[in-house]
Amino acid sequence: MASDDRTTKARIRDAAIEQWAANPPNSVTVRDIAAAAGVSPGSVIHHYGSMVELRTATNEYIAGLVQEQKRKAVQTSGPLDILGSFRSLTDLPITAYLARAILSDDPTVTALVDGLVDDAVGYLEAGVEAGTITPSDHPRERATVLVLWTFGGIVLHEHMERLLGVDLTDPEALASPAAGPYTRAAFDIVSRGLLTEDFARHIQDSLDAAYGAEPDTKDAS
Amino acid sequence: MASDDRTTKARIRDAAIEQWAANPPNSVTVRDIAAAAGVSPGSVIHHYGSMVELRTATNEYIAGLVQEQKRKAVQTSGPLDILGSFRSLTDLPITAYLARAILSDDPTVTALVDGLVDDAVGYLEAGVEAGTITPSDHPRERATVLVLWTFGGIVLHEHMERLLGVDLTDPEALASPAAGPYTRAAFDIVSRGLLTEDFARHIQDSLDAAYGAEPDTKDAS
DNA sequence: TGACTATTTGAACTTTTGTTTGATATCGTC
DNA sequence: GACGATATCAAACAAAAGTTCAAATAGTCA
Repeated sequence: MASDDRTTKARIRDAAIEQWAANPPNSVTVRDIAAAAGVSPGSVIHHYGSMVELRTATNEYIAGLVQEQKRKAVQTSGPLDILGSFRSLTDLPITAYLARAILSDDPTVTALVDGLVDDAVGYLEAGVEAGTITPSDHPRERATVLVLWTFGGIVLHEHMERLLGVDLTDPEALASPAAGPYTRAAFDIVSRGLLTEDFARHIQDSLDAAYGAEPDTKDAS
Repeated sequence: MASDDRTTKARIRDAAIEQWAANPPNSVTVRDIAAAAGVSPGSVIHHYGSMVELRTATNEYIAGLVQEQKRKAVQTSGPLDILGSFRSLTDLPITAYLARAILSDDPTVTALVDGLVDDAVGYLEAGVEAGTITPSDHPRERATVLVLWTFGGIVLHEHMERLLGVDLTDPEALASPAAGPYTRAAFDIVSRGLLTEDFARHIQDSLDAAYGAEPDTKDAS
């Protein structure tokens, strides 16, 4: 009964986001979205022109939400909480949507990923200055791998849930005790690392032998 | 001219693997596979019954290859080289195939992932005993996150390549100097970690406060 | 009120895709 | 050398999905 004050176009957009968040990309049809939004298939096309245009529209909308969240929550969270940018301004399943969208080559999406990496570089840099983060010879590369690993874990959230019982896609779950196994393990890796000092030195030597001792990392641009 | 001694059925299977490795899952059609194998669409169905049966056949075949590789290369590589199991027995694009297949919920695939996690648990355990790996209070959880992060990076290989210039899907590239940026960054994270000792202790306290101090990790099965 | 515009619908159209089918060729075996 | 089974193909079929379209409805403003 509570009237829905969203415009039809907005309702279609939200329904599309929910569908694409919950189902594999190519299994979602215009008819599905239309049904979820309570309109006819023709209406979807009328408002967005085509399926791919609807897709880019939702991508841009989500990217905008992430952007907005970033602005509002500057520095609320530490560098380990790279995914904090996705926390709900709305009750749209942003994380689940992105877990699938990140596999497309849509320029909006790649721009969003690039932005996350840039942010991570900044956060880590700030952490180094604050003495909370260890310095690195390859700060950007380290940030990149950190972001893509973390995001990769989200993309594989179904495996993560099967194996650890945590759905990284569900904001509620992440804030609950259920997230413990994941959070503790991630912290384990990211705090002290896995390797003993001796072994780390050994590997370091191997890497230097393989790739050259001290690659020039200053301003690689 | 060089005669192809593979049976037609095998040629179809290999062509299917190559197609599914190189293209998004639902964009690959029977006709594509048939063309790549040099046969008619009808022949594909004749040999495999249906598209989904062909899919499970290729999944099982790849899983078998990985299994075989695991047996042959026991302990050749350290725990950081979890993906070593994929190295070419054949010139089929195993890694690229898995990077897409891991997103399906095919039981063969989930079993393969579970196996990789089990292996990682074992490798890490062995490393701890050998003094190369630091012990953990949550060994299985740590191994799980490590495997899924690493694999996640492969799933996101296109982003990785755009940002670091390495195609984690290409065995040649991984063995070449081009892999340097990724390997060094991954080593960075996995060796000493990111956090300074003070900050790590601080976070540890937060985690204990949030999830309870020392969860019982002995035999959680 | 009355015209003009925008919205919405549901059916129809087109293309794509997996599968079926019947005919033809090929191969192994007696 | 003939026969049965298997392999292969090309064409045809049916279902699904994106899109078009003409008609009906609602809304707006002179």
